[in-house]
Amino acid sequence: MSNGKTTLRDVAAAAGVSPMTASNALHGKAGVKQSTRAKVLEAAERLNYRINLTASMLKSGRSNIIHIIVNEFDSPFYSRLVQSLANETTARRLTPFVEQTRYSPDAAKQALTTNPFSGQLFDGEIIHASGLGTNLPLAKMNAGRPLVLIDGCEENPSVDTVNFPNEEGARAAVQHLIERGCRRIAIVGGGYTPRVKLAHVETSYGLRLRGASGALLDAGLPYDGSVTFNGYNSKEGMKAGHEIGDLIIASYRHQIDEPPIDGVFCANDYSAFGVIRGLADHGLRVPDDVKVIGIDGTSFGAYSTPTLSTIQVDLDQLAQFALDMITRRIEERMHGGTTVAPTRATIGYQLVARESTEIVRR
Amino acid sequence: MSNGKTTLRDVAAAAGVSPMTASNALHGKAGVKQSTRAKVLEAAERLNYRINLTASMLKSGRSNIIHIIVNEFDSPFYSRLVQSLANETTARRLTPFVEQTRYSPDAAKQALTTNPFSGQLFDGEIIHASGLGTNLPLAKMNAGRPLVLIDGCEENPSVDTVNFPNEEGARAAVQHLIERGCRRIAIVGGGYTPRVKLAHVETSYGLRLRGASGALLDAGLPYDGSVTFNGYNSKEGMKAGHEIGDLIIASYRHQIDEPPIDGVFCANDYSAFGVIRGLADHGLRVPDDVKVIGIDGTSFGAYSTPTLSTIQVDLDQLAQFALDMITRRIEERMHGGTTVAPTRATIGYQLVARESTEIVRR
DNA sequence: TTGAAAGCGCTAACAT
DNA sequence: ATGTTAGCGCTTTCAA
Repeated sequence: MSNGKTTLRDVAAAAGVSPMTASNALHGKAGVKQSTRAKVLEAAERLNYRINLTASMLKSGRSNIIHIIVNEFDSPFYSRLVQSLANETTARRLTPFVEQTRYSPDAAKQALTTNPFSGQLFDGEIIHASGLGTNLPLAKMNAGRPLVLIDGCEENPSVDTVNFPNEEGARAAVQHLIERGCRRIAIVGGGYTPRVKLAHVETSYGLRLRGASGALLDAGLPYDGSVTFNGYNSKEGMKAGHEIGDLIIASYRHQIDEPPIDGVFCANDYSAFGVIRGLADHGLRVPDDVKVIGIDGTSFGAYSTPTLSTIQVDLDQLAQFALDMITRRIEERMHGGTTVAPTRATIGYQLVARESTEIVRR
Repeated sequence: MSNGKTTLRDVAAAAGVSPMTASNALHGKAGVKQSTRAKVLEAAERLNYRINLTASMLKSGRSNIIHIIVNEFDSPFYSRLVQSLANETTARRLTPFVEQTRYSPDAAKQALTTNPFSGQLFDGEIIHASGLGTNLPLAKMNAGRPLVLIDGCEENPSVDTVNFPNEEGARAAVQHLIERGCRRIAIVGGGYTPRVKLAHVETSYGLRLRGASGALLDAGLPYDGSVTFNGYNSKEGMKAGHEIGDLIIASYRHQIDEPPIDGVFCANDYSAFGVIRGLADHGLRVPDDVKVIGIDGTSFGAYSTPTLSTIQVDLDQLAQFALDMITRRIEERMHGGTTVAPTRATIGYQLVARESTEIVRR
């Protein structure tokens, strides 16, 4: 016991066995007599022994730590994502190590490459970060180490990927607005992209735009630069709400019958709250004057005023898929197995209709 | 280079120096010739060398990792807290390792005691977790390892502690309601505790209650079981909102002049959103019918409808204080210095008045 | 069923 | 300014 810390040696000595036997006993390995194991466990307990993981890792090359990389902690969406991933990681007796890139592609790249923890301390990595779109860099960056990409949106993924139901979800959201009677539907998110350019998009917003615009065109409704607005978070969403509000107020003034906008699809919930706020600043009410739907399904939408209709994505399923993939790769790696081609999965979603898209009798 | 991984040996060999010189060169230690350092760095770059942290930790006993323990990731408050702590940790060239206890005191205890990472892998720990109130266990649990407690609320802290302005903030919030004309103020949080029992409370809510009730009594307003409600999150807050709404509606029916409740102080923002939602379910409007104020200052209050008045606490300052304390303890420990008595600090706050407490002309 | 030897990759301490 | 030695605490391998 050097330096006040009990080592395996101490435990072994106290139990009257070799360090190796003590190690095996503590790890519950087969081939240790019951009585011997009992002695060892007792000694460990008595001496308050705790394994030194650095030593264990150094020798075994495994840490059971999964590196989870996201853009930031403090957003309703990411905090929920991290929660799901961390819970599922823990459930599988692995340890989650969460890191944020703060939306810097450099930081994300660094997290995977120059960061000395990566690949040495971590058994695998799960990443959801912006600016990592393209194919080649990723596979190379991780140099064959177990890696799962969240919402990579690649057509031909080079690594295991779990995608959000971007296109399907956005389509369902817009169809819902149409069913609720909307005829002039705005899209708030990353602005306008013509349909032809959406054919092979590989970004989350691009896919959402494809789904949303598809639903509009299928219903014979307009999709062009006049119905798209910028707004990816609450702050920007509020600005979009102001712009939309300006249009509506102007139409009132000119006594135009058809409202210029009567429904809004927001590329995420966070932005939707901002839009509602922005409309409220102009005295416009949701759903009375304009209906609003988001996508993501952050828990907050159930308690806001009005409560928010949204596309709820199944983040627990996402976490399960991601951990299935990563553990499979880790196993594969341990047993030097054959490398299987990258897998892809898309998680489920559910339309949750709440007050913000209710039909209001006038 | 065994197993495809470049080791320090490889770099040293390639640069034509000893491993020790290579190590010193890579770490920028003094006493290495410029030309030698250059050779080493070039070799490391070329061979794509990355230090093996497990080995380094094992030998040096330092990891530069700070363990951050919180109740959960997915709450507006905790995600913001973690963000601040993680940013500040990174800014000091340390690595944050975030863990959630999911509100289980056992998990918190385990994170500090039986978790093998603790004290072996981590240089220090910062914890904000429920169920860790009492003095003795904590100091013991961490067995002298650097530890900082967030919002421990102890009268005589046994470890370094950074507290929230619980009492002062709650007092300011209630005084604000009074200034805005409220005369029947409800407190939504953890229920009722008589004043005498609040004299030596050591919990966050207890202190908030002391501040709030103090402000009420000082103004000659009632503080008793009839003005306190349970509601610590949005869901419970919504229920409290329903209860308060019931009271108000009943008073309308009985044509009572004085409203039974005209202001609500919520023990956190999250709960405040729920209260507003609950009141809305009864057709009651904020601030028109009831004024509401929260405490914490989560960013969301700026975009909600109505925007939420709150006590904004300075989480960046909290992170600074906490890291000052922990790095001081780590240094102290390295240099075997004298153990200084536990420090305590309370962070600042700011009253942010928004729509939810605006005076409405009828 | 148990133990002895060897070494993971690095760095503190001590030479040179 | 550079190199040598030793060993952190554990586990893999092989022998008993």
